[in-house]
Amino acid sequence: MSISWVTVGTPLPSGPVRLAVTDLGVAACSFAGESVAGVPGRAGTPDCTDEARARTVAARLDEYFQGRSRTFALPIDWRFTSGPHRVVLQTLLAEVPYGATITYGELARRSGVFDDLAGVGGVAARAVGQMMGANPLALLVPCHRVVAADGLGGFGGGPLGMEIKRWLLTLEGVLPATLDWDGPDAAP
DNA sequence: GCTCGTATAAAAA
DNA sequence: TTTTTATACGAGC
Repeated sequence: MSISWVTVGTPLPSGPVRLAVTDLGVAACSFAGESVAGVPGRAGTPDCTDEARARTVAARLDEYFQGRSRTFALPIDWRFTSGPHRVVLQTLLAEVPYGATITYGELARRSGVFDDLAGVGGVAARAVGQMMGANPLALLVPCHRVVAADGLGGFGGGPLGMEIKRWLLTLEGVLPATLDWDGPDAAP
């Protein structure tokens, strides 16, 4: 088993993304060329040696970013998630389709992982937010569709992360396009 | 190991 | 409307 890193150009404000691809599917994703915590192989790792696999991943992402595809249709390697974390991510993937959003609290409830805490205010919501932030599968699992109860919520990666989230939500039609929104055709 | 900072939400003032 | 308070998890020391 080996991990291959594939760099895929995107119209995102962050530029290209790097994805970790294994025999089982896509295992991780990083935005600004940064490494993903807990995932072997850093940003300096040579790119994928399996060109066929790399092409497939790149093509799928491209279709999504161009708006031609509503899903990535890529297998996901869940090895870097575990326990409740994995359950929440899989719930999100299963329950939230393209163009829809869910709040942190609602996702927590549906995942069933935080049943014991369900009645206690936003406790579970924070845990979910934390999991999203630690999620190595950003993009593959639609973390950007998870929003706060009264607004957009946040996103990892600082200000740049917010740009990415806003961009993705606009792409999916969740947010109205803004004047500075250039659409998928902008950028390299 | 221990401490600190979060991508929240709801109740109270 | 603003403030306060619970929770789990990962990173850093």
